[in-house]
Amino acid sequence: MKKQKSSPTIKDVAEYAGVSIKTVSRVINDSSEVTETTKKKVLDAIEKLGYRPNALAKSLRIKRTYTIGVIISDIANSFFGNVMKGIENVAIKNHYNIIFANSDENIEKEKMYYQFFIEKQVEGIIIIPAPGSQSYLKKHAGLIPMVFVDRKPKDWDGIVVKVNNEEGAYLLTKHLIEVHGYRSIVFLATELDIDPVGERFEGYKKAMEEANLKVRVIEGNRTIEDGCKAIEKVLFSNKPQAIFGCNHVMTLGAIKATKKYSLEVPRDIAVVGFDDFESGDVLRPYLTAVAQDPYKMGEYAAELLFKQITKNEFIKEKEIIIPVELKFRESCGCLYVSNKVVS
Amino acid sequence: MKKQKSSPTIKDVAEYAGVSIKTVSRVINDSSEVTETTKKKVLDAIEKLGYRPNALAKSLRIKRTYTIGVIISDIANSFFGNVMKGIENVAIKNHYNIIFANSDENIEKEKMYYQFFIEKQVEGIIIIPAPGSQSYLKKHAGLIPMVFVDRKPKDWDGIVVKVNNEEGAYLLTKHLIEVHGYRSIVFLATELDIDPVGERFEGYKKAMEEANLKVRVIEGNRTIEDGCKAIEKVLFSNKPQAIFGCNHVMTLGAIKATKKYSLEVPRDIAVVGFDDFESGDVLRPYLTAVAQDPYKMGEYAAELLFKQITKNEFIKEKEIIIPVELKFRESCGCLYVSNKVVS
DNA sequence: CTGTTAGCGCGTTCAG
DNA sequence: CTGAACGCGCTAACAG
Repeated sequence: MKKQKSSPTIKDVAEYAGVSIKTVSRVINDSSEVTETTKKKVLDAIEKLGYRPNALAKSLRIKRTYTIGVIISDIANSFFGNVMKGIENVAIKNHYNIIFANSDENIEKEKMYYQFFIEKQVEGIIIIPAPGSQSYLKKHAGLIPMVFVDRKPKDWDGIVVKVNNEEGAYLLTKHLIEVHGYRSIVFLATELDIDPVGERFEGYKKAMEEANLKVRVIEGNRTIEDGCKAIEKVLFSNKPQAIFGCNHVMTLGAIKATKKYSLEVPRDIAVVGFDDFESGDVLRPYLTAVAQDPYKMGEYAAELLFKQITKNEFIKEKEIIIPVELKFRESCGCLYVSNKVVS
Repeated sequence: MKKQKSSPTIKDVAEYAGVSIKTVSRVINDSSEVTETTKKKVLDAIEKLGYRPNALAKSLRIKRTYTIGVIISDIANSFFGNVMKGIENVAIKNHYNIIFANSDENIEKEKMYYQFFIEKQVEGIIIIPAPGSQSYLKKHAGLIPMVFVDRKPKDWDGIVVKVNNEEGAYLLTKHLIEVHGYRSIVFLATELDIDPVGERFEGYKKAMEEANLKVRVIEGNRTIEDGCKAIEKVLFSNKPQAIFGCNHVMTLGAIKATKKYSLEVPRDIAVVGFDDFESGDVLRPYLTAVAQDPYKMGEYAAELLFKQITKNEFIKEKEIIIPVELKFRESCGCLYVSNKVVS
């Protein structure tokens, strides 16, 4: 008969050390008020038995899990990977662990994970909301601290850490119009009902309308290939002078389309976008873009969450805006030489 | 006096519905063997009270947490983001949640998270090992199913899902030598004691030595800027004909260095590397690289883990090799036109 | 088909 | 300074 090898409990340690359970508990947690000799005995027993406290039992008892839940809309996207890294950094500083979820931009998956997280007794939740309605949150309103990142939830009034999408897009579009004199500019969107995409469109639209120019949007869906296909169509019938990609994937899609038909950026057509990325400053054309700082966004969001969890603080501001930075490089038509030592 | 608003328990539900605790438990779990009417009463009570089962208490009782732990070495790296996505995909299919950790390539952090995971009673662990020794695992040897990804752990004999780094680097180096006739090729490494980097170096070395060429390595550390600085130094004193970047960051660093001194890739110098990335096929120079499939690696690793967890299967193979794919584009000197419709 | 009772491993009164 | 007993919320015998 094979005896089930189960891990030693605090009781085993107590027996082995010849002390009571409480004493062991003290050594592990308080570490004070215990004689040095008995403390040593207990530590030896723990070592010998390979004892590890059971966090489940402890959490059940003290009603704290030291765990937060994080729902990311797409972890393969390096933008969100950086958000995650920022969150992790402040979580571990607060001695908290993270239960992770990838919603895949699917609201049903997000909802399911939210339920799991509640059942697992997380002490706070950070969400990058998927498109759709977050009204499922109403059921347990105010039950648990939450912070949203990058996008404002829909049908739910929550704290959100984001950038000024409208302003960023407005300024970059204005640059295209005023500095380079472009008059036909296409906005390449993914889905306009994703919060930041819509806001970026609004910024683009505002700049266009102020200059009495015609607004043109194309929805390009999610992948580089999708964006490429969407742009191909406008390259012949009514070729614009510039394309504004709503995120880095769409921007790359647009550039890919120009390459496909041997158009050169920015000579034949300009391409700019939201989101900077690591090769934007290295490969050609050097990308003109609105740069965000996702790592900082993650950190900030986590800090707001822990203010609620550990200090029980009430957060008045509902929207925290992290500044963007405009990177003027060559894909808009500017002259860019900062990479070079000699010209 | 503020009454602590704690969530309702199964007992509250039972009382509200006028049945016993066990009946409620049955409705939640078995869902069988219960009269329709009482079932309805219980469901109503659950709805009314906003009851959510406490997974902690359940786990403590049944000794299963339906949770695995994942330690990623750097989640901001999109390669590992894709690994993570693959893991998540099969985890949720098995109805498992993930506790996430980012080790930041720091072995001490990895070790600390491993301890946390054990205390939180995870049923399995996936690790992308940080450089250093994984000997800390010996303490609780065989306690829990584990799978490693991308890199073999050190001082520990574990199952690892990886690619054939040596062969990939060997074939690409051979291509450089035989097709393009380059004779001076520099290998730009991060840290040679990171398992795959060392293996890639071996592949490069083998190809060089077979052709009686001189092996040259530079260690470039972690960022694009680091790689750039490291390459700058060899651009004047003894300029090589080609550079082999050990990963996509070093490859970009090398290209950045060439740009800085107005060298054109591949006309003045060729640059190739390990790891393909999303803009490698879109921006110039189109990158020649050894492409891995990180998503698949994550999926595979998770599948191996769940074979151990849910089917108690013993995994004989210690090394699972996912095939790589060589992408011959233009940065090596090849003619690349696949992107274009007309030439 | 349903109710009672005893733990899961730990922290914490309340005595000693 | 230490030990026994209880309970966190839930499931699993074992009865009824």
